[in-house]
Amino acid sequence: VSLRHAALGLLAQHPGSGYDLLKRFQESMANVWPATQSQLYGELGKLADAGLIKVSDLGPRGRKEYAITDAGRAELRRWMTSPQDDPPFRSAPLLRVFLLGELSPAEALEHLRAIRRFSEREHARYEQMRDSREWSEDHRDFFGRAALESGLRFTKARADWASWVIQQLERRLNGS
Amino acid sequence: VSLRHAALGLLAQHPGSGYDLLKRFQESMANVWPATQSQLYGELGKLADAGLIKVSDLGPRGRKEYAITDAGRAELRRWMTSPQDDPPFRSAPLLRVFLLGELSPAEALEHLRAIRRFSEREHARYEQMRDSREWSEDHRDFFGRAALESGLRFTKARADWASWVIQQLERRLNGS
DNA sequence: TCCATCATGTAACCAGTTACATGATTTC
DNA sequence: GAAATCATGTAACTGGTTACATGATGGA
Repeated sequence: VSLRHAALGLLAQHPGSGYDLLKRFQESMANVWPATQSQLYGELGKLADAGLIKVSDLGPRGRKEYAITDAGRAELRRWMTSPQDDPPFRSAPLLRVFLLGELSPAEALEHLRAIRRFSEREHARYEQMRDSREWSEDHRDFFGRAALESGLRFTKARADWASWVIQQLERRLNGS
Repeated sequence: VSLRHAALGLLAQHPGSGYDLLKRFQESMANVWPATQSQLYGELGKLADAGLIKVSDLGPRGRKEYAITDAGRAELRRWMTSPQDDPPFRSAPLLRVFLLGELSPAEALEHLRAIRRFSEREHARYEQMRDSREWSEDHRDFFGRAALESGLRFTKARADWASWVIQQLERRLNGS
């Protein structure tokens, strides 16, 4: 259960329609929790049924604006303070590294170089996100910035890691 | 589709029964791709139906040993070289950080300290894994070691990141 | 003979993806 | 009047989780 909490979190920040939330997912949240349109509408229905959010306004084209309820805030707090029941960590890219021995050394090397290139590009993308806007003293902004910092540091760490593996592998191939 | 490839990868390294694979998942692979018993048996059935693996031996208690087929190796290679269709990155812990503004500053701070403690423990766990066995010159071992290195570096990066956020947050709270 | 371990499977459920489907309003 | 955008929903399918269910074999 977790798109649930992403949606609840956005509505806690401020009310909006499914359509609004979808945009907010695509902008700020895409890097930590991407969501598709159909899933979001479905979840909003369930959240409303459960009384965690309610329709706070109606607009043209059947627009329904939702707002979080007290029960919703309580549920959000509960989730925020229960990291122990997050889903287990899974990483297809790491799984691939684990099995890289099934490819030829040349292919493995090329794969690792691709990881390095990709990580460097991602790192640059985060740098641009950081530099292309002002970061206010606002509380919300602060944690958005903190999440971004995590992106910066992880992409950097991954690029460095790839360099390390490449170097080790090259040493092995050219005989000690 | 990805437990599929984890299982295929293990069988590429060498044949085994569902029960064997389950143990190998729990040992070496748990950190990159955990799997449950029921899912694994189901997947082995599907892989066999698809002709990617085949029963290579029968033992007591209905034991079925599976081995990878040529078609299976081909599929594994295809997946190994197609990182572009990996599932999108999702992280509940990062989502939580993103929404940390919904908690009080004191609670947020405590949460970040918990992340730091946890990351340090995980880092120590990986160090122990590294030091508690010999790493041979073997090709397979090499990539297992590379995946472990990634665990070491990421847990370190996360602990450092948490320290950074904590420091920033403390500065904000004590007035500039 | 009892216990641990070996060994396999099924069913109900939840989360997420892709594709399909429809229509109203605003802007040029 | 046409096109972009606003706006919501459904259906079929895949992957993963928890819980249930059963039984054979080997060693003390």
